[in-house]
Amino acid sequence: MGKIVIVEDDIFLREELQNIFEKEGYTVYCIRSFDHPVEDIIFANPCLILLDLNLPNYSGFDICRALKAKGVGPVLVLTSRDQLSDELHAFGLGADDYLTKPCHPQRLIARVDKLIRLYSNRHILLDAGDFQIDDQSNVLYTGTGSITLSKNEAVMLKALVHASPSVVRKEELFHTLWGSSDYVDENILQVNMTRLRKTLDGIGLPNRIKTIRGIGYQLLEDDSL
Amino acid sequence: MGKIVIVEDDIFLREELQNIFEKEGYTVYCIRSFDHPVEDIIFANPCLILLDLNLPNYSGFDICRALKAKGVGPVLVLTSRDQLSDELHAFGLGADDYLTKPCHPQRLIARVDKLIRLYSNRHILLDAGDFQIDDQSNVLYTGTGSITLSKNEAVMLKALVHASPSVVRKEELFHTLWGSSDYVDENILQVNMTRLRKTLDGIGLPNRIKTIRGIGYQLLEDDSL
DNA sequence: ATAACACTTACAATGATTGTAAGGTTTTGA
DNA sequence: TCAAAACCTTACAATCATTGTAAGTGTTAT
Repeated sequence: MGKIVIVEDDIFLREELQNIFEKEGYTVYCIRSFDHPVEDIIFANPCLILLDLNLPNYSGFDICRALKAKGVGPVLVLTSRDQLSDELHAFGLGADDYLTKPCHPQRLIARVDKLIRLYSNRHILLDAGDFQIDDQSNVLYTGTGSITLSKNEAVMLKALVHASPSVVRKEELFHTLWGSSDYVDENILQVNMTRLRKTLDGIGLPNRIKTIRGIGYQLLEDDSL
Repeated sequence: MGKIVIVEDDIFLREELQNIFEKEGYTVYCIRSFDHPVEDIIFANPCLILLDLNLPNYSGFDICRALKAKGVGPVLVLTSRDQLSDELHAFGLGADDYLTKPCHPQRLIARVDKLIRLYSNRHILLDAGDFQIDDQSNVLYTGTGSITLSKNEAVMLKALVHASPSVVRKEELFHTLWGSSDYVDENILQVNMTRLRKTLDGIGLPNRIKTIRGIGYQLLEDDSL
């Protein structure tokens, strides 16, 4: 399941929160605001950060701002400060929810679940400028529409987008598709490349894959500009 | 900028809310809970719905569920009910935030802005509270993971979520799957329903489709609460 | 011109999805 | 309580999209 980081100095509350979320099935990391709280949190790569504002060494606001600037998220602020100004400040820094202590566990869980779901459903889109690929569902989006790529098509196109504007070598492609990198069956790569090119053609993306003779393939930018 | 729909029967509060959000630059539509609140909201296609729970003709909970099932969102519930059970129920139906009246305008604005930002740039997700379906890619998301549904599974589940909490009649389902509504092959519906139930089981969503004998099927809420 | 490299096409194999058929289980009402 | 109706489940067959194979055609560099 998910990993939650709790930033809280009060030891009793920390234990309590840890218990609550471990019972829910989350993995819980507790961080006290010592040397490098932000770096530690980023390293833990959690699916949610539960952040107290009243910390001894650091300002919770600063941590919140730093986390959001790094694109880590979501951040739920749980604090005893019930001033509206604090709440607005936190939201202004990018906090995603703000709850005041004492807070009923079920309310906390409901909001944590909601936030995690909201964030996790944001798909990772590989962006190639005039088209995007959803990394999970292999749906290809253009300005005018979308189609679902087959597995092989998706693997190849994602490799090309990923390497762009560099060239993807034939051995690499063969390896990511069929495992063994030592032996390369030229033909099956070519067949699958033809198929990918044909589907790209079909949705208004013609001539986007260039053959680098003897080496591999390369994704080209839209040449209509 | 964005368009906000306010569902609120108290005329004074409605005017006040409208003023607040128009000053913020939003276009505001006010809807009173008359004949077809859900249809009216969908037609308006807003970037956020501000929903009161205490409405004369309709239950705010029902409207919330219907909106989330249609993929309209986000929904912020603003209500005078301060019971935790109400809040949890609202979250269970897919509400995205829950504020109790009286509420300071700035707090409201902060949370509305936050929700709109969270929701922008996302796919259309049909929200059933504890799971979501990406309408385009037929990927089903739960708190713990995601799977891609087959075409038939997706069509049926989307119809159920869409109609929730109403019953989907067998003829309707048959029609959306196989075209002709006059003739209904009971068996093939049942087989596909079994398969859908089995896949839902497999990802931790058991017993969510109820058979309404002689009529059709109905999506149930998570009964673990 | 020719040899290496790349492309295309038709066809076969595969695997996931869907449909069929038959028999089992549950519910309803006399 | 029993029988009929409604519903569920299972195994198997058909279908369809995807992928692999084989053979032949085109292109490029020297």
